[in-house]
Amino acid sequence: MPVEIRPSQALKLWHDVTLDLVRDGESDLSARQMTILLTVYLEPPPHTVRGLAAKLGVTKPAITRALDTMGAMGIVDRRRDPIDRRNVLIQRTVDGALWVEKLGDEIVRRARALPR
Amino acid sequence: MPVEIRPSQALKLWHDVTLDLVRDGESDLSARQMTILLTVYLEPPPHTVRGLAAKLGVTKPAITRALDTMGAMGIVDRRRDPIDRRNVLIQRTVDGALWVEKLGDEIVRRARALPR
DNA sequence: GCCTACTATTACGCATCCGAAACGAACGCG
DNA sequence: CGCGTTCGTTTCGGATGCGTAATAGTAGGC
Repeated sequence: MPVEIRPSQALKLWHDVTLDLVRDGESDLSARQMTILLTVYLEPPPHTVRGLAAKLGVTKPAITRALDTMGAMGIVDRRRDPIDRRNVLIQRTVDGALWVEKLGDEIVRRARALPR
Repeated sequence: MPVEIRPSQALKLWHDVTLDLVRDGESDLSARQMTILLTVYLEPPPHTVRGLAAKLGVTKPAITRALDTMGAMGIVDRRRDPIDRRNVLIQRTVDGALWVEKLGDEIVRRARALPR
């Protein structure tokens, strides 16, 4: 059974979770970074710069910069593809997995607290 | 009855909707701007710069700048409080209401399409 | 009428991100 | 081998956002 939710509930959910992210302050991920992070952790590997750029509809340098930032945060890692050394494979990290898991729990918590 | 959703579904929902926002490109709202917009459209007025700054845990200039940007986009409006002219009341606009409504429908659509 | 308190905004210096273009490294086909 | 192609990164100039601090306008007690 799919998840049933009304528009007013959906908007409140979005508001509540986004507010949590803003107030925490530590995260400070842009929409692009958020999409990249969730793609890497939800979809099966391998993930490349080119593939992410095509999926998000942005330029490759934008992906490179996002990976720079998130790499410095320790939530993703990069590794050269040993088979085709032109490629860079984006890897998951323990800290990243924890961050994503926390986000998932937060959304669930906020969804449960929604008014009927 | 509250909205029941599992963490894996919640994360996929977040990924799908955020990806839509990134791909559309027009929106390009930061987390702060998103929170401000949803607050203005979901919670009862009046909304002031000071109130929003306190709620989000950021400085007042950050709110002013966000309102500048969103005002230029036509999704919020500002008006001096006629009673206490120090205050600025943030107002909703037709375009903003349409934008928020579209987001709500989009979340609902994506939630319905989630795997069980 | 002052003078303090309070509101929002602007000024400033700094950091970050953007897309386009140029670049270096690696592949692969002839 | 060469040489065109592909991939990711770097460079560039410009745009945008940040927090601190200073500023302009308003309210309200005294």
